[in-house]
Amino acid sequence: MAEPWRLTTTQEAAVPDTSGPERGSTTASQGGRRPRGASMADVARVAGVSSQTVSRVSNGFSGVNEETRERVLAAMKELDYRPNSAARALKRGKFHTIGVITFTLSTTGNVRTLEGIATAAAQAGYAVTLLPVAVPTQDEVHGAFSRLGELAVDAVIVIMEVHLLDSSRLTLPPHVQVVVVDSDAGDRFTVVDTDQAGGTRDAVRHLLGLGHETVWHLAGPSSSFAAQRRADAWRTALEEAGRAVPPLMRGDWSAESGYRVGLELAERPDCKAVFAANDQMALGLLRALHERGRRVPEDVSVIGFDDIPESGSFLPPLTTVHQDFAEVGRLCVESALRQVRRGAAERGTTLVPTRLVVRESTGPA
Amino acid sequence: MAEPWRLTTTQEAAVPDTSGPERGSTTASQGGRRPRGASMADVARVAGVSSQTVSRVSNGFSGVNEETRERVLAAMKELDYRPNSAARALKRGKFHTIGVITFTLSTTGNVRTLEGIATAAAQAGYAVTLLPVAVPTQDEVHGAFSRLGELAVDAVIVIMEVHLLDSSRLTLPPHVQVVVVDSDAGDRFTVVDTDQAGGTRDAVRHLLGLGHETVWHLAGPSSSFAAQRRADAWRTALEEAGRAVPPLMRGDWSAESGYRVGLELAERPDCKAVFAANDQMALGLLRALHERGRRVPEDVSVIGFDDIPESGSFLPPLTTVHQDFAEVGRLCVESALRQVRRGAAERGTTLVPTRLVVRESTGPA
DNA sequence: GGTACCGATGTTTGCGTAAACATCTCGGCG
DNA sequence: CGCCGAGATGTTTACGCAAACATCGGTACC
Repeated sequence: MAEPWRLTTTQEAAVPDTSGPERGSTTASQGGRRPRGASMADVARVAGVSSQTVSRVSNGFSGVNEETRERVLAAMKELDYRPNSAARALKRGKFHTIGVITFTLSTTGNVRTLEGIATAAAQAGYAVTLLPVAVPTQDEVHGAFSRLGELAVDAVIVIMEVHLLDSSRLTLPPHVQVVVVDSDAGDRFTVVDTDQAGGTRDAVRHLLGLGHETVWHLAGPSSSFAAQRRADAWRTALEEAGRAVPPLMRGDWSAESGYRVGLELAERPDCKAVFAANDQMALGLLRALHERGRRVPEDVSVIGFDDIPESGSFLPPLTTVHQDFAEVGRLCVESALRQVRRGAAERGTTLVPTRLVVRESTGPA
Repeated sequence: MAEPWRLTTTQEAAVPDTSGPERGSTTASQGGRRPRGASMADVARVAGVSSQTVSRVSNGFSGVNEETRERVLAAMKELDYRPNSAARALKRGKFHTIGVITFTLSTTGNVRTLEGIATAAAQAGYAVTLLPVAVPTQDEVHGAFSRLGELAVDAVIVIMEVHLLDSSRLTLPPHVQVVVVDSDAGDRFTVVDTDQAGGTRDAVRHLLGLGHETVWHLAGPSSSFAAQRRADAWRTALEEAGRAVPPLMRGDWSAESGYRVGLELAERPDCKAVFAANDQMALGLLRALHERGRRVPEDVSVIGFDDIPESGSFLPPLTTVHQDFAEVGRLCVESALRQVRRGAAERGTTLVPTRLVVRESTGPA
């Protein structure tokens, strides 16, 4: 670390303050005027051109003499000019920002999707604004949507089951485009989601292929569309294979709930294979089975969903269904931006495939 | 769910569509003008008042006749008026938005801090904009800071070690306030952080109190300030207690790295107590110890840091140091907004205390 | 030699809002 | 009875930027 600290603010660093009282011209009116940064007009004055030329340079317009351009660039640098995004947005009618609405950042899926969205948006030169909804009540959600119109966003990506909005009459602000994750509203909006059904089918078939009679399911909360889809697909896969469908067990995504349900499952000698709807619940399940002396995978096979980074370090390492959250995020942004560009909404559902990751928590019957 | 789906866009829902095919004027997509939402002037016209009066109502100003106010409110509702945040920001010189810069959302700490920030910001009526930096290179970080000036933020919260910025000369845009997490730059910025040293001391003392001779440390990457602080505090605590300081083992925060290091530690019969710098690495460590037949806590005691939700479901449930991320986020926002209000930067460090959570992974020597 | 054209630049205008200032209407009071 | 003040409302202006349009000197071409 040779260099000393250099992070400085403009006021301290930039302008040599050549003029004395002349700055007063800018300081026009009365009292302490908010000292904003340099504007295009300031740059234009310094460079000896019109502000329009500054604009052209700022936006990389062709048709500016090379010499002039350099004079402008120099002036910009000297004044540490930064385009005012509010003025830009006002003029252009676009904010270059995408909003994301979600209940919580405590589930892996939401966070990883958000990360994917943020990355994709950044690459497209868009910013991402977070619109958290504290409690998943309709009032809260409704509030978030109402505020939407005042927010500086061109599009919104909703990471949650939209049926929570059902009974409120919402009017979306004009020209805010919508993309939804974790929902079945493909006939009304653009929906991007993981192929829940496909992943579930792979999981169930994997277990059946190992010779298990049937597969139990540790489901997520009924409020989650993803949980519902996985449960449905589990049932379907079993029925298609002509197997008995054990009673559905429900958790709430948390490891703790997986543990509680796991204690029950451990008591059932006929429970030899379990498909947990996410890795956290699988973790709790593993603990319960361990405590009750049921070995995994010798006595019971366990498979999860998500493939969180830690799942390879569970005891034993967890077989699970990998979700490509980055891809989901990327597709969300792509679709949102396409809608913004066209100024028209789209509908339809895009599914991102999953991949089965076989580790050590599943074995032959 | 009695009601059918009602989420509609304004265009579809609001206006009774008096005109016939003439609506085509609005539908003129690329060729026509951008059909923005209703403006204050539109509301004013409908309500039969001046736009200034609309502004007064919109901002909850007193001094508007009750009757007039209601006429205006009715007009707003009829036109589905939403204040234009760009125009507001331009006029007021404030965006009512806080930016958050961070490398990744794949570590618990960053995510939970972000969540705390988002929640606190929402309560204060501020939006949160995410400014992800793909790779933690100085160029990338520098780029993020440069773009900052063009972004619509009043303040920035940086969740990362600022020494990564050292050798680049950064000029922050004027009037963008800064708060830093995970750094020691308290003499230059406002810093909010977990009391790493205190938490570490508690962890080490807990193990020593159980009768262990000394405590090994599975540290995080040297690029992390938090990891550095925890390692330093670990060493100090041991020295203060007059114990031998075992060689430092380094991971990269991941469970996988904890597993790798764990395999080494398992070979050392003198390793009876380990302080892992986060819960994920502790998880990998537990797996390695289990594989090598070393029982926890009978043969080896393990303690983590963070208290992620899953840690209570590890095998065995993990003793760990709880961090109050929500509080860190809250304090960040509070400080950032105070700086924005005053229009002046502050400096100094605020530490948020930790809490030792004793579960089953630690036991007497 | 005139004119059509082109590239480089300047001027005007308006995006939607809200501060500052102007006006207008009362009721009370000397 | 006219003036004052206070509350209610209207008018002007500027925030910073960028389309749209205007200008201006030169160049190619008939």
